[in-house]
Amino acid sequence: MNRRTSARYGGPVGPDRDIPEATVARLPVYRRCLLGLATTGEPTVSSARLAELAGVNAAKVRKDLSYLGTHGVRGVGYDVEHLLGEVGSVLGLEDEAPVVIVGIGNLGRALSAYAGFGSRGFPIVALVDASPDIIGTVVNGLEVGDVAQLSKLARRLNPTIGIVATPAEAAQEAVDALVAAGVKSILNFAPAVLSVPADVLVRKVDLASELQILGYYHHHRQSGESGRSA
Amino acid sequence: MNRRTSARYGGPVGPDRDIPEATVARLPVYRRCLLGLATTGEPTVSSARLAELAGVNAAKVRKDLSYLGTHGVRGVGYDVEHLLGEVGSVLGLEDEAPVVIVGIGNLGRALSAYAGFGSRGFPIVALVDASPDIIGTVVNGLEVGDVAQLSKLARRLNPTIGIVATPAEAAQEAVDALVAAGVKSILNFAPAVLSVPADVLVRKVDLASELQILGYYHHHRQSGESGRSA
DNA sequence: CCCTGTGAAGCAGTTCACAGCG
DNA sequence: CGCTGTGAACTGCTTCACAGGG
Repeated sequence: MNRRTSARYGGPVGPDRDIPEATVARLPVYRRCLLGLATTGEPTVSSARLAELAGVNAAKVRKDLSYLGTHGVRGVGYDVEHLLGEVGSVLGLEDEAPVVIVGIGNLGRALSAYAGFGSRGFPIVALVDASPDIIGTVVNGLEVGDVAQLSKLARRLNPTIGIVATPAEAAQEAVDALVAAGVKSILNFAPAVLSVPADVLVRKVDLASELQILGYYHHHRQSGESGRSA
Repeated sequence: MNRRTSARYGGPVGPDRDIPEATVARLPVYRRCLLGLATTGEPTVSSARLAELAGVNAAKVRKDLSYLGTHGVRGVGYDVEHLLGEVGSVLGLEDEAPVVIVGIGNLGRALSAYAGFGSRGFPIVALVDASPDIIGTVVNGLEVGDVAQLSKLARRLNPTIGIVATPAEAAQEAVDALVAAGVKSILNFAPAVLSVPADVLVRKVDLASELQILGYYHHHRQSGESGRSA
């Protein structure tokens, strides 16, 4: 319940208190569902309907939304537009978060063509690599920079998010360069455990692990999993 | 909810009982660390050392490994090679799990060049797409097939894992085709919630959500996160 | 003694169930 | 009277702390 419950923040009390990690992880999914509802012009949505769209259960939706301090209307549901605004604001989507990608191999290239699409607000402002063969080439309209110059680049472009798409061996160097450049939020695609200072947050996307986890459940197939998955 | 805790399986008692989901998700990470130790020739490893490499704490390592029925040696640690074997066997890595990728855009192409590399055991046996422009082209040595022919292809190649790398709009179709082809383990990269029968397991990798989650913690930076992350 | 294996305590997240409001 | 908001129960995971073996 407490994420450092002491919580001595003297600033003005924001619209939201402290939101459980599991809830934060679901907000982007709710947001996507709400965007769909907004385009089809639905004015309101019940927790049951949103739960169905998001692939979770209704109690969870209600509890999650209650952390936002949002108020649905009893007997009716939630106002789609208003809720979209709330969720976006809690996620900090009103200001853009520029992204720099380190490692312009196959994956880095694909990400540079891909990332930020479904969500917007995450413009890719720089691509860097360590290989002289790649530095200087143009990928998706951006010239690939030298990772050694990242701090300099960062002073100009102010990226807030770094994506590590290097091979495992280079991942720690990549993240060190990002940290040195002042990037405090990192998404790591390399199959490696990274060390960072306490004020830097790393999330990982680990393809090899995902395949092995699927392999485990395939191999041990004995009971059905959820009837609906995300 | 319970993963069938009753656990009355009359078959021969395997080397492993029922392993918590959270533990399963960490096994591939331990495995990777163990592979590193094996190549540097370390004969044994303590829970503390393995914990450090894997970015978790030692008690967790010991508890996780205890589910495998593995026995470390008190005062010494775990035998690296033996443990590697155990983990691999629990994950079902002794038999290969052929992979089919649906959706050969930027991401699908990158994955076809990338997947299975760090882990082996996951050969990519087929690429399929819905677009006539892409069907018939050769990508990474494989000719792209028609998703409409997936079931036929599957009879020949017997893929056990499907990767969905289509745009969101096409993802449900893609997964339906996979299910029709008998694929029961699916990794979804599309930003969409998928419906599948109860005996099919879907895991998702959601780039847009990951960026938004990072954005949340960036925006609400007030307390440090873990000093070491994975 | 060092390091494992594990009961027991503690904590986070989920689900239930229902009071209460529009 | 439908649907939200939420206390309370419950489940599963993590962490602690220590007994006990090599």
